[in-house]
Amino acid sequence: MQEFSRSLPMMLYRTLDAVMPRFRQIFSEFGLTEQQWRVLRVLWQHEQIAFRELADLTLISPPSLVGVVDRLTRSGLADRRRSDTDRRHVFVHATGKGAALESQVRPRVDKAYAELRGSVDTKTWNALIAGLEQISSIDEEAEEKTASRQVINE
Amino acid sequence: MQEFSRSLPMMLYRTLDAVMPRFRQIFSEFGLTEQQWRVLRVLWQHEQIAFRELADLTLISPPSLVGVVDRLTRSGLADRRRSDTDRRHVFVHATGKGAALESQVRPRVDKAYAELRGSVDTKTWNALIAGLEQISSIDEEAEEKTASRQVINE
DNA sequence: TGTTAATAGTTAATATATTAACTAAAGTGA
DNA sequence: TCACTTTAGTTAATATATTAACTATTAACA
Repeated sequence: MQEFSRSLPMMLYRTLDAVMPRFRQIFSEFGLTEQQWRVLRVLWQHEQIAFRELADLTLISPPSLVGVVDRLTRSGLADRRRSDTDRRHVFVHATGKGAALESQVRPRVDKAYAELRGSVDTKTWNALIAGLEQISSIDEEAEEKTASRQVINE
Repeated sequence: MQEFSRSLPMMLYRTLDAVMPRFRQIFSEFGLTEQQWRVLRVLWQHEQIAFRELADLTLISPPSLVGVVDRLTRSGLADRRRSDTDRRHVFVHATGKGAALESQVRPRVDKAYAELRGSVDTKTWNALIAGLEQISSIDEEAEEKTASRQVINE
């Protein structure tokens, strides 16, 4: 069983299981889910962003992102805007309330992240990130059409 | 944004997104989901296994595992057995049909895994696995009560 | 031994993930 | 300009994930 237990996918899931609870704990204190946090995290750095680009940056598939944005909208933290030049496009942006959350949540999350980072020696950490980088880009050729998708900005 | 995009959690998710599709493709050819595969993968090596241990080995939480085992049961691939000594315990085991799947699916999955493994140099791969191992065991102290949970075998 | 605390699995409620199908809006070329 | 193809976002159907109850059984102990 050792073999299966130590396979790359299982190690990745195990690592996420070990790392994420501390962050989710913080998110929940602000009534946010992990995905909602990811969306806000991106919105805080873009006046507005194309729906598809938001999906790419948050690693949330479009079908899932629809619901996440819906719930953020209901909570009054984000909103949608239809593009005027191409009505197929949708832009998402944080509301004042959503933007205001940044100063509350980010310090907590950044601190937790720093603690996590500090619990591992730099050499191991860098090797880990480099390895993840390399494997996640293996299929980059196949993904290139996605990457080359036009970036909308109006 | 680079910082967020390259954070450990995002790198872990990105890597899973890059690695899992090839396996899910195979699973789907046999009408299996990723979680169902994980359960079968464990059942193939245990005549029967305690529900909780199955949850630990597959990294599927008990509430989720209930549904996975339900569906495997409906498909005729697995089944439940109540413990006679302690009727709170449940054992899960693969049916003949479920066991027969191993010779069909595993070769395909093992081959795909070997290809994945072969696409990265050994040094990088080992460093990656070691890093994941280290980080996933950071909270091992807190998890120890879980690890020490009694292993049932009747 | 009756009562209370602890366990194992399950159910509930809500949010996501994944794949396929659909709708509206552009883009294309005859 | 009309039929055909693409594209962007959304909906649908089904399977999971996550946290908080709940139920059936045991274990503990006065």
